[in-house]
Amino acid sequence: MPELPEVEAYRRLAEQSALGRRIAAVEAPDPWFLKGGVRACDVDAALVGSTLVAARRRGKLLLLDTDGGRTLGLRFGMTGRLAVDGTAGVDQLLYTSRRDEPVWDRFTLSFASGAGGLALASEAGRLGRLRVNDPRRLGGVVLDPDEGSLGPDALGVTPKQLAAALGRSAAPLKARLLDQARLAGVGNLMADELLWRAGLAPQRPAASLTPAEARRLHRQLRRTVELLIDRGGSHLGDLTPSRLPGGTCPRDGTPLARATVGGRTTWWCPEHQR
DNA sequence: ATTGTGGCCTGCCCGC
DNA sequence: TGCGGGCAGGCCACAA
Repeated sequence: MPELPEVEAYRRLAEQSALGRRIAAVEAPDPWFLKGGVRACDVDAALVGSTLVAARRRGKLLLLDTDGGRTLGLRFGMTGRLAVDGTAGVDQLLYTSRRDEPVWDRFTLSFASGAGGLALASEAGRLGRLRVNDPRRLGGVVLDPDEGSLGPDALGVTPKQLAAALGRSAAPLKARLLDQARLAGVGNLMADELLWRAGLAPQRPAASLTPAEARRLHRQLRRTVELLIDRGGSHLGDLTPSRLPGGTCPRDGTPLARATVGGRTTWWCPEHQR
């Protein structure tokens, strides 16, 4: 599902193929998908006529800046995909359909130029557009999102920032890693992969890590994020294929344990994750 | 403030 | 073959 690695792929796609293009029209057929009390006409007024000038990301939030000063924030939930013209941001997502149904296009920007131009857009299908296709409608669109409500991005987080994110909390380590206000970008699959690599049990109190364990966690966080960006998906870790009934630890063969931690289904190795 | 829970969304898959 | 129930998790509202 879209965690940091997928959204980074979306960001790169937008940066590569949507920057410099002028927004000619906005289609927002689903009011539910517009967050913060924003209406379709508000999005129209904010974006139409302006040009995309930057594609940024903070955690799982994609930020598209315009030369009009407004910023479009895109969230992808668990099943949201980004496509520009005919190109999808990622090959596939776990837990969602592989189909790309037009009715699942919850938000679309039509560009004035490029990829055939607006006049050809209807004939050329999806050219000249940036689309959010989301079967389950768990994503959403925000205007000028409050970036300060998110913690530091998990890609490039410093040991000090990670320590601050964990704080002196007695909450489970995994719950703290998933808390986007403290550390932005880690989702359920990446959290399990990361803790498996770091050899830390997900239900450990966040503040109980020794200095050596904290260093291990930081190193594995950086490595895991970079690895999954390279592989192109949060589900492409080494643990993921074993996260199912009967699954065993790829490292030592121990049957994996399963429980709900931090409100999410959690798989871990009871042997080497302590 | 901190932490946990439940609900929302809906496609898909399993078992009958 | 159709159908019902359970499942997936990001996010938010809400409660203790």
